[in-house]
Amino acid sequence: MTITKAACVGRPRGFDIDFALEQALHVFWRNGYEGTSISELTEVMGIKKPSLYAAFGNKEQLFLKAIELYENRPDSLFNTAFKHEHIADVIRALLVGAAAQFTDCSHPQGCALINSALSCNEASEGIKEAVHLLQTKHQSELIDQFAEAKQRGELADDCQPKVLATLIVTLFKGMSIQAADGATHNDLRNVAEMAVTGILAQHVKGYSGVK
Amino acid sequence: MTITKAACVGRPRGFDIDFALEQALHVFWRNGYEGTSISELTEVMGIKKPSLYAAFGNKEQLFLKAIELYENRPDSLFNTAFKHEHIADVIRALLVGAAAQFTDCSHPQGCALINSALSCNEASEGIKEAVHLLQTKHQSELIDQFAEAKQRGELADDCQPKVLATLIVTLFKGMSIQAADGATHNDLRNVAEMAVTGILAQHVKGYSGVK
DNA sequence: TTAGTTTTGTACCGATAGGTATTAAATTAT
DNA sequence: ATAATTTAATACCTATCGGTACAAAACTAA
Repeated sequence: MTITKAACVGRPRGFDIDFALEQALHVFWRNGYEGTSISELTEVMGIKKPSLYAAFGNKEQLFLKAIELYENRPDSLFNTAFKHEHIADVIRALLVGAAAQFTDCSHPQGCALINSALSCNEASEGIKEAVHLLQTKHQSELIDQFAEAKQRGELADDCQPKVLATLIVTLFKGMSIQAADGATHNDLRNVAEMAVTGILAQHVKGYSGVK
Repeated sequence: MTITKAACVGRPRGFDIDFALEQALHVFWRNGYEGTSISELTEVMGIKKPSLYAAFGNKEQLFLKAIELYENRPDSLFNTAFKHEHIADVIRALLVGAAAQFTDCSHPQGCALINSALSCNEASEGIKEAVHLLQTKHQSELIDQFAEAKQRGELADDCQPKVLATLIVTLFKGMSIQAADGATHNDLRNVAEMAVTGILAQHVKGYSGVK
């Protein structure tokens, strides 16, 4: 019957651990893993260093928990885009959605998963690997989507799902950097629309003659 | 008549300053500006710290000189690609050339200008601005190329040079990250070819019916 | 009230960051 | 030879990095 929080004995924690984790995510999102110091984390989380280490372990574990929080957002780009039936709508939702989400000013610019792992020297190899694993998982999901669409007859016969997925990922990474670098929603949406038009015309059956 | 090196009085420098600068460029290229420490620089340059500071000023000035060296390479992507007459060949040379150059194993992977500025917190804002200035210059060169091609009648009437240039830059940045992240030449070439095909079909007159 | 447990804040740890003071060594000019 | 000048190497500077020891404080269980 102890489904909710245990931990009743001892001094109660003086801060909201979920809120603190979200604040930490925002810092990593903005400055990257290496670019974020424990001091900046404690400052924005509103706690002192020993509290941070007691609650989250160390910097690496805190980062992984923050990224886990990011990945499990309900409005995740992949989750929403994959709800469309036709692959053309999926592709459009992915790229146009990325343009919108990467420049949403209610949080740092760009994709947290992409941007936070950019500044990782060999000292934090574990972080790099963990992020790379998640990115590979996402790329696999894209490949699966395109392979299934091809079987459904929605994609051209000469379309290579893996290459198309890599192209999308490449655009994601480029757009994420551009966003972090100050690009506006307009900038990225124009790029996304242009890319979508080209991809659909080239690979999606029934779109090549639209123009 | 002293066109060549002055500096004859005093103890002669014990290392090749051009070679040392090239070594420094490679470290920044691989690890980024913030990810590179003076210790790593002196080690790979084969000199001690005071020699580095005497010859190059400080870390920031050393970085700027290294980037200047990178920008002035004779085999620069832009310089070679812009030699083509038709815009279709320029676009193909840019993207396919980037795929090749970003994965050339005779130097660190990716684009030095893009990758080295990824890890720049607010402490090194000057570096970020300097790199951003160079990137803006390159983007302007792209826009000019496309605008001229449009005037020559090589591009579709509804093609927006600025958006197309931003799309190319977005692909560059994405490919640069992918390369630094371990993508192979094959991976990036496939992506580049697919992007080129889509762009040419969409914007270059005389290509839309090829497929 | 007391014992046990957990969190809190201060103060500290060794390592490394970028950068420099200082002196010895190597050269040219006189 | 000697003075002037420049580079070289050692050793050091302050600041910050990630991380922790320790004791006071705040709670529950007995």
